[in-house]
Amino acid sequence: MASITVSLPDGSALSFDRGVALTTVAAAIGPRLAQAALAAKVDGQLVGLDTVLERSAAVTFLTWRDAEGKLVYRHSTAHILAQAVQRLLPEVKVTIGPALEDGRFYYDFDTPQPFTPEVLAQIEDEMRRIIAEDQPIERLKCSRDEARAMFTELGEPYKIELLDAIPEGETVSVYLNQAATPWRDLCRGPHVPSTGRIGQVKLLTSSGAYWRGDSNNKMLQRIYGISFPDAKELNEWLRLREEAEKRDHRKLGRELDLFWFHDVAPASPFFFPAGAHLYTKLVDLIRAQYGKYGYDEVITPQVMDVSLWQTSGHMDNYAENMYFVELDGQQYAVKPMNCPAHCLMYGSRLHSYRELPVRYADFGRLHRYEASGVTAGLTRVRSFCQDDAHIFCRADQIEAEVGAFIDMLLEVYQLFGFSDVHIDLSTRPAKAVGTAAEWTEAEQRLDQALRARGVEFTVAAGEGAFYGPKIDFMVSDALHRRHQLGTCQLDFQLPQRFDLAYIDAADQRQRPVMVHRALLGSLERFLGILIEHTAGAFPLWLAPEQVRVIPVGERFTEYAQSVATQLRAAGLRVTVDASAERMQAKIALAEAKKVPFMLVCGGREAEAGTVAVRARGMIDRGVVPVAGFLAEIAPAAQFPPL
RNA sequence: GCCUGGGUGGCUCAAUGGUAGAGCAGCGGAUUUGUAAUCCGCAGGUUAAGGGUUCGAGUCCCUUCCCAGGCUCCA
Repeated sequence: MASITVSLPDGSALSFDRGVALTTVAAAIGPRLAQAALAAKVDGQLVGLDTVLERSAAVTFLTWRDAEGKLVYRHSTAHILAQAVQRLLPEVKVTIGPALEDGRFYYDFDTPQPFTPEVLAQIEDEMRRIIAEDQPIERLKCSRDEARAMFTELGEPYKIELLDAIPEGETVSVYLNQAATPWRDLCRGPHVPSTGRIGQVKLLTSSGAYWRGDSNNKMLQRIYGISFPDAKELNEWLRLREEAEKRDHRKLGRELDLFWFHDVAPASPFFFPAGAHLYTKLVDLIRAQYGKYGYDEVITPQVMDVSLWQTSGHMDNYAENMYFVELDGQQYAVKPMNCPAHCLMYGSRLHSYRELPVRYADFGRLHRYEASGVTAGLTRVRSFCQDDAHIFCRADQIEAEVGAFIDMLLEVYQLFGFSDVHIDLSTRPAKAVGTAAEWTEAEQRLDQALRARGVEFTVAAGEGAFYGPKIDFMVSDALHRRHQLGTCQLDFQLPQRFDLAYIDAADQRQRPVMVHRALLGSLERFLGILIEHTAGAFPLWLAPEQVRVIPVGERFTEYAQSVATQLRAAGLRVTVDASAERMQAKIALAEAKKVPFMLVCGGREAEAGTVAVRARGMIDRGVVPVAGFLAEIAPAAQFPPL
């Protein structure tokens, strides 16, 4: 028999007979690998371990340590879920069930009865049984039509629909879980070699989900789950989830008296003083950056005639998200965006090429009617404010403008401890306005701006808006969840619609390019993310209450007040807890409210003119003179912090 | 918008179809305390809203509102 060479990631190579199975290769490398391997990559292609090698190839075995290994593992768990459901409820139809990037997996079922928590528990038990049976998972290759016949017999209409989308004559794969009553599923795979490879499973939630995500289609029932090789990892995952629940900004918003919701204005927050403080501080922070980066703030009307929105195109494309009012027989719209007003202002007079770029910043409140089912806390609201600005510039200024924006943005992100910034450059989609030459030039300039900053980014081909290419900025929070914050979008369309112009050096009328950009995005949403990122323990410069002075008894309130007066004179936000509570209770309360510093004052301090400093989180900073405390915290309290 | 599950004092939760309750927060009084919660008392409700069934509804039925988790990271 002819031999083939298998080259491994470490550079070594092994020789085998042609037709060797990957399981044999793994075993030859080592028994531990054979046990840990879940799937493999052969010349870069993801395959199952039952694959046989017909020629020399580069092979990488995937284990639980590999991201792709985890995906295969979870995908196989999803199959076990479907098998369990059909064992218990044979009338239920299967559809699809992938593994998710966030670690979970799901499977969508067509069932007349939704899954209750009790049924979920039964399904979970059944899954454990299937795992205990350690059923071999086999891959069967067959023609599309053979598969079609098989799933017609099994009575699985969704699988048939999927098969019908596959070109005739193609080979498809069916996975077979070998048991007393075998179970099959149409699937691209790959899968782990047997059900026994799965360790711990936990079903999380069930909910409705449309077939193919389209609300015109039938509503299916989705079950979400998670799986891990061992209980320790599962518990750690569940613990992180609990931690996320504790940090939920809606919960902390209540506990810290930041904001509130009322039925009179669904999905529209009311900010209490502490929350309003955070909000205005964010605005002031961005304003300070605008001062450094040459932006000019403008103020525009809240309600404008629909003719404006006809010009901008919003009436055609965005009307279902807008609020309207009719007065004196005239229709007006509440602004959902600032850009049309800025275009109007730019167009109010002729501009010379010398005065570009024009940078209009606007903290106006925006109103968008979001569908009732998609609103959530501060993260998706109907009334909000963006750190929005529009830059009108010449094409040759794009690179410098975008570059400066990236600098400004990264400074702000770093300030909040968002160091892991993921950047996407989205390019021309199929449907687009503007010429190919304009697009190519704009994309190159965005690319250049990013490269000049030395930041890493990925290109999302074809993901740009129809009116121009864009750069999106994502950050990871303290719980490793990714959020999109900033955006920088070029727009070829609005300048055209508003017939904007500037006069170039040759006295010719030219069309400016417009850039929409925001660092934090919606202030409401950013605040929600920041609350969860910090667990409500805001940095000193931002905290609504920076210092709480705690007299140990009534006799010392006067001294406590004098300390507070000194600190306030230095610009700090200070309160005195003069209540009749015991000092321990005052400490507990201040901790619960996440006040950065507690200054305990008793007889010893009053006599020496000192304070006993306790930092948030049970950190004893010792006894210092008031002036010493002020000097110590001054850098962290400084505003603006950049 | 659609699916599922919810909605009981400010908050967290009790209450077989049979008198709406507790803890915390609030207010009043006592206590004046040395680093995570002192004691006593008081007040607080048209059980989201409206309708229906019933001798009787927080509880069962209908409608509306609001909230939560979801709604193609593809066989």
